[in-house]
Amino acid sequence: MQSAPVSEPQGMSEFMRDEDLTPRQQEVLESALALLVEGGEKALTTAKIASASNCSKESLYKWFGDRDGLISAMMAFQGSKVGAAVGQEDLGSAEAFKDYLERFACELLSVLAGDTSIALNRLAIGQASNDASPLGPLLIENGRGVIEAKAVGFLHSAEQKNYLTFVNARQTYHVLYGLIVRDIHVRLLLGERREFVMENFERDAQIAIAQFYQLYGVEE
Amino acid sequence: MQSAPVSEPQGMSEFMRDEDLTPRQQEVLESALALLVEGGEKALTTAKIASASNCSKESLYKWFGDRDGLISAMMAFQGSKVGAAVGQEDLGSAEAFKDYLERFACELLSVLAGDTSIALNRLAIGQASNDASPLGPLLIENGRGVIEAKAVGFLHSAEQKNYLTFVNARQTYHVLYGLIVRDIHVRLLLGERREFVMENFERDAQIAIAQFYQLYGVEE
DNA sequence: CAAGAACCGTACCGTACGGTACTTGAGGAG
DNA sequence: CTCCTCAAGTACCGTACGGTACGGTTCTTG
Repeated sequence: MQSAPVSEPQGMSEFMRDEDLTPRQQEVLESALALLVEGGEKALTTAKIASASNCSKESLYKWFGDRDGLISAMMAFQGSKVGAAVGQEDLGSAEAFKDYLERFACELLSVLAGDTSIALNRLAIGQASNDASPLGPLLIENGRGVIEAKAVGFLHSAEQKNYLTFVNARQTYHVLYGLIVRDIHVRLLLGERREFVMENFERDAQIAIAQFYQLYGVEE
Repeated sequence: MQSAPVSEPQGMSEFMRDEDLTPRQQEVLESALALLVEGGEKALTTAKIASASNCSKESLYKWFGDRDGLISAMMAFQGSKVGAAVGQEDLGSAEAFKDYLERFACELLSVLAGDTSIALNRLAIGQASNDASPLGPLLIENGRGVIEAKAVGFLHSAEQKNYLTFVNARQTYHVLYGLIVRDIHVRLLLGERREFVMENFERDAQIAIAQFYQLYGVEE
């Protein structure tokens, strides 16, 4: 197994492209994520990470610099997996696009309610009071950002195909987000039981999309 | 100065009505809240609380049992102040009610974006991974709950006066909430700058209410 | 095989925090 | 004045965690 380039091995928590990660390091990040999902930030100690992934603390510090660097690497690593989560859009017809929007809504709720997403958001929010913490921006960019970019893209296309009508794709996406997510995300973050907050996945998504069309749909 | 009833002074973190708090204890909670707003959970150590409020750690433990009890008391204490924040509703006419809805939207955003609210939500979310932590439910009940109860009330009244039309007041409130708040709350919790997330307070509120009427307003 | 690097496991160190005990001083009641 | 209660201030204790150092083992490379 080849190691990471020796040019900047230690300490540099600034940049950490996934390509720089050896399989071994990815294993470590994976088990660290599992640990975080299981027990929250309190369970995310360097000793426990090392023990859970059968690696030495010394290696952790060599690879990731310090604890914050390791957590940042976890965020970036997980974020790299979110990109392809939302399926390919289908703008073939107005009906197909509406169906896709409903699937997008379900997918969005699934992602936000996922164990790993919840755990990482909790971690970043817990640290957000520290101005120097890069976790919040990192999460916004890696999670929210990619989804928003994709959504703005297909909204724009839909508007050009005259499936929808609006002036600002970004603002329109924010309305769509609000109709779909409401206060579900925050309540999940606060610890409310998933089955209590989100009884009825697809139906809520359908209602949200119907309301979205009531606001931005084209007249027949 | 009379002290709290000696019947259950120590350890009992379960219940802590505000009436049981002496002025001195309220001072302590106030400075603890200031400390939390200032530096986040990391700054909320028992030593710092004691020093900031010029009281002894021993008194803290006598009054609040332990650190968690003190934090719970902070939540309840702050929650008791939120109740009267939202002004009295005005259902005198359809126009007056719509104006009130816009003020309600602004008020909701102001509360959610407030320093203390943000700090307490971050604290509760940071602890939410611990199943035994009562902070999440406490915050939901004391903050979100009272606002939701009030809103459901005046939505119901508005529907009976034929200002609006819907079937379920609670679901309708969740839509209203989504249109107003969107992802603003989470982004603030993640540390995004307030002026960046909420450029244009009242205008966004007006748009949200207009869209709400587009969904639930009565036809003229 | 020999030399070297990578890395695991563990022991170790300093610090910071939650919680406790003790001393001092300020009122209040008799 | 004397005793008693309360609380401030400080010193203290145990623990847990971040970070480092070291010995031993495996793997690669020539």
